[in-house]
Amino acid sequence: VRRRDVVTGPRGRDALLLGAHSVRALRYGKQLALVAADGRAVCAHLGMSGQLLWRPHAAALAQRDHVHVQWRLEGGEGPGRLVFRDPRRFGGLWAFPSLESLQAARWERLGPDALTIESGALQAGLEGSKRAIKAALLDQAVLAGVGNIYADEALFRAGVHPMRAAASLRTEEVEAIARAVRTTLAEAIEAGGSSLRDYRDAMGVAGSYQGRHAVYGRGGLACAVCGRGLDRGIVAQRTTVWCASCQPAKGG
DNA sequence: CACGACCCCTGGATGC
DNA sequence: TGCATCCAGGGGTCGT
Repeated sequence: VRRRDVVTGPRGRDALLLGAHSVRALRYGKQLALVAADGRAVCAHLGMSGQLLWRPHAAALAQRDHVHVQWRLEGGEGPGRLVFRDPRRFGGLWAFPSLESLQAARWERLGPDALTIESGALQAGLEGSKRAIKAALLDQAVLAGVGNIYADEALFRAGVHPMRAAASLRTEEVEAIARAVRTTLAEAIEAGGSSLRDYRDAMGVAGSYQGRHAVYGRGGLACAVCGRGLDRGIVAQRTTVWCASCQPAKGG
């Protein structure tokens, strides 16, 4: 551990899975859990610029390059290091004695997972909410796993304007959003994710879905469906791009 | 209670 | 070339 402040939880020698003989990984929303066979668990969140990288032993990263935590590993992939680096430090690691305590502390208040979201569950999360549908989609307590890129992409695919009030959406529109979230994320994962700058998979490979974004990052450019210039604004303090004709403000 | 504003941090792009 | 400014994938906290 190079930077203690990126790690939350017990400070003991065995807190971060030291000495574990096997580790499995699971995910909920944007968060990862590494769970040792003896029960110890570490939660990881990459934030905006975080990376979890596998480095073969010979190619250890330079000391300074925002590498905050490294695990030396032996076995399956051969000797090497699992590295957590995060220039902006919006991400982090959280250590727990068990998966159950990790889930209770960090996952219990999250909404349903976005990869498998069903319209009924989404509808329930939107009930009575006057805020913009995009703000609701970004709220991890409503839906776990969607961020600024995929909120815009899914709303475009669903044909729903990002500023529509969440509770004002018709059943068919909520169904369309749930479907759009699932298919957009499935396609993005298939493409290895969106690498705008920092994101890499564990082997250091960039994703390619950024090349297929319909609206994110394309404000002012032509809508690929109708040709109209894409609008750009701020919703929930985040840059938001939409097509005013494919995503009508009044709902259609 | 639900929501928006603000803040955390580094670095790349842009403009002067 | 150098400096200032703006912006970025997230989310916790605080005030309204």
